[in-house]
Amino acid sequence: MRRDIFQAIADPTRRAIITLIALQAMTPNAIAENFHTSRQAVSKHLRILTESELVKQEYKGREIYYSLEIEKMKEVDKWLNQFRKIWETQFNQLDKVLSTLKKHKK
Amino acid sequence: MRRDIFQAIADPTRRAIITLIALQAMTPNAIAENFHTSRQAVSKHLRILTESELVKQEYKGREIYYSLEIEKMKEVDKWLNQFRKIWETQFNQLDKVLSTLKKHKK
DNA sequence: ATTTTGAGAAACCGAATAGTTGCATATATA
DNA sequence: TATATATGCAACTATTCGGTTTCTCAAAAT
Repeated sequence: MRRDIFQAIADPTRRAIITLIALQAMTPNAIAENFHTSRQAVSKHLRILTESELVKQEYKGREIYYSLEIEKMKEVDKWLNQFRKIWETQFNQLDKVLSTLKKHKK
Repeated sequence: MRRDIFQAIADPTRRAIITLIALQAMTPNAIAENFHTSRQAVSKHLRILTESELVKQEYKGREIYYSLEIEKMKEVDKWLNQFRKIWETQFNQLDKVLSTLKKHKK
C-alpha cells in the first residue's frame, strides 16, 4: 500500500522510532523496549513506516532488522524548500535593516 | 489549544493552504475558492493551523486575513537536522567511492 | 432600518487511527 | 522432537479526523 510520508511522521511515536533506527538497524522487539507500548503496537507503526517507504526491512533468520531509508526523508526537506526561500529572503531583509542601523550609528 | 505541527502538516489540504498563504495573506473565503470543499471545512483547517501556530490571523473589519508564520516552519527543518547530518555523511562516502573509481580508471 | 456578507461554533456522521488482546507461523534452542 | 522465541496478522474498541449542514453574530451594503 502507498502511504503519505507526512501522515507517517505525524505520530510522535513513529518520529521517535525513526530517530531510534536512524543510525543502526533494530528489531521490533528491541525498538519496543524503548516505549511504553506493546510490541504489536510498534509492529503496526513499523508497517506504516514501511508502507511509506521511510523504513526498510532486512530479514535475518527469524529476526527482522528495520532501518531508516534516509533518501525518503529528503522528500520532507524538498517540501520545505519553498519556504526556505521565504525565510532566507526575510533574513536578508533583516540583514539590510541591521546594516542600515549600522550606518546611522556612524 | 496547543497543537503538534507535524500533525498539522499531515493533511494534504492543510499543506496546500500553507503553500497558498505563504506569500500573501488571504481570507477563508478566498482560500476556500481554491479547493473542492466548503468554506467551513477550510475554516476548521485554519483553526488547526492557528492552534499549531503555523498560521496567524489579522482582523480587518469583518474579514480575517490568514498568513504563514514562517518561523514555525523552521521547527520542521530543525527536526530534519539530525537526518541531514546522516545524508551528508552518506554523500561524502559516495564521493569517496566516486573518486576511488576515478583512480582505478587511470 | 433591513438585507447581505464573512466568518466561527455546534451538532452530526462515516472513516481512519492507535491501541489492545489473542492467534498463527516460522525459526532457534533444549 | 518438543518448547521457546520473534514476528506479523486479525478482530475489537475508544478516540480523532475531515467533512457536511445548520445556526449565530458582527460588519457592510442597500
